Amino acid sequence: MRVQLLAEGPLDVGQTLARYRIWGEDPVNRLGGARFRRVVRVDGHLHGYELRWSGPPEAVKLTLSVPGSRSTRVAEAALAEVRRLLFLDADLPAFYRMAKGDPALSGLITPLYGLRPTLAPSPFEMLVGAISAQQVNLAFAFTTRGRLVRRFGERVSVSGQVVHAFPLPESLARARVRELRRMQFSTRKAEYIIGLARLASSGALDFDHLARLANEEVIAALTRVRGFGRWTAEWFLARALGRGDVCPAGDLGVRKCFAYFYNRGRPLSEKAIRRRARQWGEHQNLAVHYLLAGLRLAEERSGGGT
DNA sequence: AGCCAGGCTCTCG
DNA sequence: CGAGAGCATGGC
Repeated sequence: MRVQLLAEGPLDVGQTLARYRIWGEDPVNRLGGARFRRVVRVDGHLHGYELRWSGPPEAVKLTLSVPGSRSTRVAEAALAEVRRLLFLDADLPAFYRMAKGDPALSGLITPLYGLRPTLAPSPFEMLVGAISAQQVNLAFAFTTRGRLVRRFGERVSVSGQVVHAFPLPESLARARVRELRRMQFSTRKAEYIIGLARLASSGALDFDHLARLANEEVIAALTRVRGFGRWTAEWFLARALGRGDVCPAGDLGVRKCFAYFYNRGRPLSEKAIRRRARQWGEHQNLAVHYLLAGLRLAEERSGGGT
């Protein structure tokens, strides 16, 4: 099965998906050679799919293929996942109109033109990734998460390459703390992950319900769960629910961005960050991602950075 | 050796 | 409540 699709508004697929290789190799999101491979689950069956793209950001042509499947439902599921991964619903033109009036964002429109924040395919996947990234550098977070999905995620061959499906909550719910410890998760993170998996598989944590709540209610609900603080909850809003009016102001990377772009390198308080971000209204999520990517560009240019 | 890395929990005032 | 200490884990 093969489907073509067009993006509404500019889209730079390479920059958007770069996230999956900046900090290491991702066994779940395979990026390389101008193609992207992943696995989608439909009625309990796994299907590998492959995405290719061509053309300039204003007129990208996307080609999605699901080798070995003739099912329309499978194609639609893969399509829906790709729409999320590339955040095709984001309103970039509106964001750029706002960004033009901002001293830092205005300079990032051209170099990052078409960049979109990737949305997580599932809330569970996003939260496991977030736990991995709590308080450790992102390269290390990527490594531990990679070990986890290699061990617990099913393997699928997609046009000759092995791709892992992200593990189901039911699978991680049966994991042992000891085993996760051997993957270099801290004891606490191992407990958080297994605890989350149990809540998700039992239905005690209802993601469909969460998705209908207001931002502050989502934060309140998530931070009641052991292992989830405000940082995790705000990134959840941004990267799992795709909420526009969110700024994870406590995030170390975000704080570095605001210091660099708005305060000559000197730290800004979380409160000051939120005050500034609030003026961006529905565009905060996009703005934050542009600042993060913009800072990486600046670090690359100055020769440092990881 | 000691600080850093895209936090969280728990305790106290 | 809000600040602060304590806590894990590995990389450099």
